[in-house]
Amino acid sequence: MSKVRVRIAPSPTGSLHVGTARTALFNWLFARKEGGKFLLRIEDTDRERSKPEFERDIIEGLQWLGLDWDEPIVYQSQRLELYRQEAQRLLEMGKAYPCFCPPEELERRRQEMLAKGITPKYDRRCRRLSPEERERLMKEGRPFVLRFAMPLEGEIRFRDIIRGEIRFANRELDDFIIVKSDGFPTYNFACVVDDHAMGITHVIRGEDHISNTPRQLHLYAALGYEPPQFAHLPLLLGPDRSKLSKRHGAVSLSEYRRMGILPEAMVNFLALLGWYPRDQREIKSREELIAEFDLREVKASGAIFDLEKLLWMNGHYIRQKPVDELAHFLVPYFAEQGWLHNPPTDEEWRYLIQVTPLVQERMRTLQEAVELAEFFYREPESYDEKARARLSKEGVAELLWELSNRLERLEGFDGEEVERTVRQLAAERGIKAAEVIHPTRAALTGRMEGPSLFHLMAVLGKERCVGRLRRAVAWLRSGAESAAT
RNA sequence: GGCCCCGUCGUCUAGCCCGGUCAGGACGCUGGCCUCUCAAGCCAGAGGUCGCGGGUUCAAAUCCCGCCGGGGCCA
Repeated sequence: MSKVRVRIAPSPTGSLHVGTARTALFNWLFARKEGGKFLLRIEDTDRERSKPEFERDIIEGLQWLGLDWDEPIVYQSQRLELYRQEAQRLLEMGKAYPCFCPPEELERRRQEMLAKGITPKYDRRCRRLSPEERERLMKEGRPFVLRFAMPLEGEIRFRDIIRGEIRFANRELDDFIIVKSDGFPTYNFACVVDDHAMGITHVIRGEDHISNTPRQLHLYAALGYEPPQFAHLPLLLGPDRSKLSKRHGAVSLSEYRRMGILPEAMVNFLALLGWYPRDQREIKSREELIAEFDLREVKASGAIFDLEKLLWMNGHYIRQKPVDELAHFLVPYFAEQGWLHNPPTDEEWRYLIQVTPLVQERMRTLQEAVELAEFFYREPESYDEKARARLSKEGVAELLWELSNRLERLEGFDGEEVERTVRQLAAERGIKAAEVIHPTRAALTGRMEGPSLFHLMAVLGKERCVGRLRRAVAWLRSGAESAAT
């Protein structure tokens, strides 16, 4: 029985793209579903562009999503000898040949073909070199690349798990380079050698690789490898339906992580980009996703990355969180504002655990909690437009002044007691409770919307409430009423 | 330009293989309920010539042909 082995093979030339994360997720889901292995290979053969910080970002991103790999990470930069051997084999079999054409010369010929209106392709002139000429040029020490000797006729076809049969005429494929002049393998070549060496059974990757597949298939055949199965995932698109890229906004997984997207929300959301559960229930745990995922059900058309839906889903998972767990997640965000230490002191933690439930049902990202909770940590520096308008109404200053006095005299300061005080004041004045509640909220938070007033007052405590009310009164009496209207 | 892939509400999609439920669900949007506001939650609603044209058929989103549009890769 052949056990499934899949892999994700990112290049550390940039931070982990959400598209790559989605590809990783589908590979991982498939492996877990089939009881196979999920592997990680770092394609770091591009010396200049590969950076350790990108590698770290990729590894951390995958770990954050919970996409664990089953064997040690494979680094292409450590397998140069293997590529060299396999290239040598192809050379000896006559399935690859050295090409001495200088890059400038190639470019010149390309321009020429372009000018003539023909598809630019390598003219294979070095393929026709006699053994003696090759020998001579080698001896001269002329730099060369290794090219694959593509069959001149026929066609290559393969069965894509998602798209069905795909075929390419060999004459459309040219003698692509497999080893660069510096001795480094090209993407297609290293990829095939590694996938074979790693025993990869299913190559699940982005649709943008479809045109690489016929070349790779020829390589498999030439090297005598058994080819894997292929599944080309639909691309992740921006709002304009072009491939999702930087100009569309955030594309790095780490950016979403920083704005406070939860990993379970990201996993759930990403899983729904190109695949859909049979029962049409979209909220799925990791275990459910594994159990229900089926590669054959993946759609073939591209999917726009809809941030609004991600935010909704994230909000859903946030509301699902136990308060103390969510509070833990908020610590770094609040610490960044200087509101508490990281880790928080006991007192800070007790306060945080009271604040958290009051922002929980309103936040869609962890970052949003900062704005929502600000008034719990800082006295509002100003009142927003609506709050100012509400405060400036007739009699508000006197009303708030009276409320502050009554609150000050309170023994305790829990939600019920505060509520009783507010409602009683309203009753005595013959006005609706809302007539007291709204300006009070404005004075305490600087806004007209937010958590239940009595709850937030209980959390703020007597001192802060009384102080803020009185400062609002002072502000009103100093002539703000006329200034505001 | 060449090759390849794709095309169902604004978006993610179910249905297409095995023609025949008012083309279903979700996000978003609108309204209502709840209510001290916002949010959440619950309920309701609007939104789709199934890319277009033709053919097959009693019947086509679904099968066949052509076209158009979008995208990807190579340049």
